Amino acid sequence: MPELPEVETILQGIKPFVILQTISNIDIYQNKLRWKIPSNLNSKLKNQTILQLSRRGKYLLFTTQTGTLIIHLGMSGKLFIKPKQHALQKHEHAVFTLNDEHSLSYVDPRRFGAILWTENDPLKHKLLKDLGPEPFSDDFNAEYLYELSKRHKCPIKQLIMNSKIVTGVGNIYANEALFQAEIFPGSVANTITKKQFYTLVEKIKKVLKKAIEKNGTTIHDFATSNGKPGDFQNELKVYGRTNLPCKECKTLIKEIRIGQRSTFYCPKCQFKTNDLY
DNA sequence: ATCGCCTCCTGCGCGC
DNA sequence: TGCGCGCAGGAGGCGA
Repeated sequence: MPELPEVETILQGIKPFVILQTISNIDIYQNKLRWKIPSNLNSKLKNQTILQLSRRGKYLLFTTQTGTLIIHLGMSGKLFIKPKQHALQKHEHAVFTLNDEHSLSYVDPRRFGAILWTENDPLKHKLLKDLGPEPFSDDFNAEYLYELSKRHKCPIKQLIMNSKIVTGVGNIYANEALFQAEIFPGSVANTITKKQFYTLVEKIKKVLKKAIEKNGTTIHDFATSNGKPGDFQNELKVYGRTNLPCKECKTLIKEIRIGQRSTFYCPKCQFKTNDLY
């Protein structure tokens, strides 16, 4: 479900409710997620105060005195604040009781997400240590991407969706950024020019920023932590628009598969010069 | 080191 | 209306 803008939207939404709250209890109803929820999570996390809430890529980090709770939402995960004693909903796998008023609830139908605990530096955790730069950081720039692209023969779309290269760019925003940069998604990474990378990096930052402003994209059922849907789906230029006219040139949007993921492009705007297909 | 495919899971929409 | 199929916002892990 969530890409970086959706995760960021959730982070901002729950932050005021979790910061400096002490977790009085953790109820696990299903521990089989992508990885098993650690069986000692309750004993480790109980009575810990959440000092800080941050994000690394699509991983949410809840910092306490003794360690860090790491949450990833996978494809279908949701995290929201609900009134305590609220009835359990379907696929609600974990509930963190915050205080007399609220609890933090983790819902994830497909269970591709993860709830983990570490007592070391979370950034050195196995799953986080090799992540590429944050897309908004100065480390993510055209020169960096251009240098890396020299040793990659994958399609450019797969390059920017690779979290070891840059974190947080998922399928929706990869499609959208490539459209805005007028680059065909199937173009071999090492054939993209430095000039194109300048445009692409700028568009990635731009599209992610705009999506955060709009509280993310709601395609099926993504909801922000207050239950409201995001608003970016109205801005989508190519994603999910197969056979609909391009918003720029009226040419019909095409759909192909790249790396097992649906890929949308305008055959005219994203002019094919160095294409795989 | 990189790539390409598979996998984990449930739900939904489509075509027959 | 029911069924089977393929696809869905992710990404680690494997063998080649």
